[in-house]
Amino acid sequence: MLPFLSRADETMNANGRGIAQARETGTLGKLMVLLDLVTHADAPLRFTDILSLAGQPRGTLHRQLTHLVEEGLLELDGDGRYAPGLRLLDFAARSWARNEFRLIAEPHLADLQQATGETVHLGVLRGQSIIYLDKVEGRQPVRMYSQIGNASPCYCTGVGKVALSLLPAESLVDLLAGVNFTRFTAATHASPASLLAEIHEIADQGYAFDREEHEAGIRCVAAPIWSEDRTFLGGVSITGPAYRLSMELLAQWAVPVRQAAGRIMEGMRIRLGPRR
Amino acid sequence: MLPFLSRADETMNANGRGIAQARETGTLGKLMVLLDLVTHADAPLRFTDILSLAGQPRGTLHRQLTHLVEEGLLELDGDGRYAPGLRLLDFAARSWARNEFRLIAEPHLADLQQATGETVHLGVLRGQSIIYLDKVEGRQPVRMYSQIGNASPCYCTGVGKVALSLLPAESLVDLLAGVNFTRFTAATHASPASLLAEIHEIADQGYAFDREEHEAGIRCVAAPIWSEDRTFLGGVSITGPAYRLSMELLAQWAVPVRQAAGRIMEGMRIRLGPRR
DNA sequence: GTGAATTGTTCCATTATTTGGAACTGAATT
DNA sequence: AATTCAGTTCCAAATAATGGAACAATTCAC
Repeated sequence: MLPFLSRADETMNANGRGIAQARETGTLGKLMVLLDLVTHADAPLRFTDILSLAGQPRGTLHRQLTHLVEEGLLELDGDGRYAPGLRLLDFAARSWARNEFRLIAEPHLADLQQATGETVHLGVLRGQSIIYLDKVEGRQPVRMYSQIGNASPCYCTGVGKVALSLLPAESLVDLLAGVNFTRFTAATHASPASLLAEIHEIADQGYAFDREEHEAGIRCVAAPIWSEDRTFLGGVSITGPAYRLSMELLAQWAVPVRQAAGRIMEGMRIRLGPRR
Repeated sequence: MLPFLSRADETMNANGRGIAQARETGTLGKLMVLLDLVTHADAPLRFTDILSLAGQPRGTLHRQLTHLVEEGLLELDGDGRYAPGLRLLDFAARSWARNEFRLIAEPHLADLQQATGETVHLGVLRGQSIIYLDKVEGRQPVRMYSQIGNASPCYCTGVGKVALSLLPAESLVDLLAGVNFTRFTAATHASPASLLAEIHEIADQGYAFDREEHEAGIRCVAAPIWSEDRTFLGGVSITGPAYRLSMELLAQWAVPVRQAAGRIMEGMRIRLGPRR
């Protein structure tokens, strides 16, 4: 297994809940915070652990957890440890299998993988995170869920940066205001200032690199996919180890990546155009 | 792609929501019903579609859907169509990656796949459904989420039947009372009566076959995994096309399948035993 | 292009659910 | 046996959800 596939999730915790638009009020909102807590934990949590993390009164928390367990969103084992519920898998399997964007992109991702021999990703922006919707790899059978579904920061990934480059100025400012700039490697942007400079450049050239910014030794080149009104829909990227992907090679691959993105856009227009 | 991998999900709809313990009351319960409706639909639903399916007052439904969208559990596109939200993928990726049972079973599933050359599954019982937690396949790269996370009926799958065979009599009766016996093939049990007879046999011999009961042309042999007190934890199975897997071969494979199940039980005892 | 029908959204007094402090049980520790 | 800690239950008060009706915005028919 290549090193970048076994990427540990600890880095993910820095995200907090960067996916939802943050609505921690209302019955559902509060329950989702709990679900986030448990799913983001490195190990199953005891009642008391959650109590200290959630800062809710004991009685309240207990009932909330009971409800989540009753719905299959959490599971409570015999030792009183709460883990994510498997019903989530069923939901996810369905949302993935029927996702129109992914279905349209799929053949083009496969073509791009064939052309370059490296790993290809499809990602979308949700909140401040990039969620990988699909991944096409060459050699080894993919350990599913290994990357798909994972949320990564937008400020240090290729897909993330092309996403930001298409955002209207004010949305960009709003989004970055909520980002916690964790320094994953020496190359990670440490502040909005340096990031913004690169974003403008990316907006001009139409593609972005990840120069080992999220993980040492891993590079990528990404291109955006947008709708008629230039709204960002998602991004395609080619990812691989730095020893194999020189910056020169990556720069050459900007062309096929953008072509693949273009074909996906074409597919979206054919499929969705008439209805809009 | 082998035919049984592209199994369409229409059959799944017969399940209804067979996963949760049915708690359609309470704020969360009502919202989960909606989430189920949308995720089980064959295509994205409009507001009015959901209105007729959910049988809620317009105002109420509208607010509920708004909340689900705000939390990222549903997505509303420009055409007013509701689709499952991608935040579910993030939740699922985490619950899968850290699932202890799956992590313990993984190497033994791989061994079994190597030994037989056929597809190996790991499934657990949730409500009246079997949820596939893992899948190890030989040749082609697995299209992830293709089977993993999918819920299948318990009365016509190998893993499902070994699950039932370990249930205490009354639990079994309760569970079957809620099952809607859909006839998928000519071999599918059409009533609890014939199923119960086979269940007793399975309890005695310690393994179960699926004789093309869920899908024509697909057979499997499965063995149960249980904890110290003989509680069913999950099942391992070898699945493949009937033309390659004669019933004789399948009967021989009952041995390695049970061995794999045994090794997983051993792993569970080592990992979890001390803590209990 | 106008009017009618359908679809989607907002409002607010009523109703139902959640809240959270406190009291309670049970197990582990000293 | 006494004490602490983890987990559960209870119920008046606070909060959020409900749903009917009025209001917009589309779509459709003519």
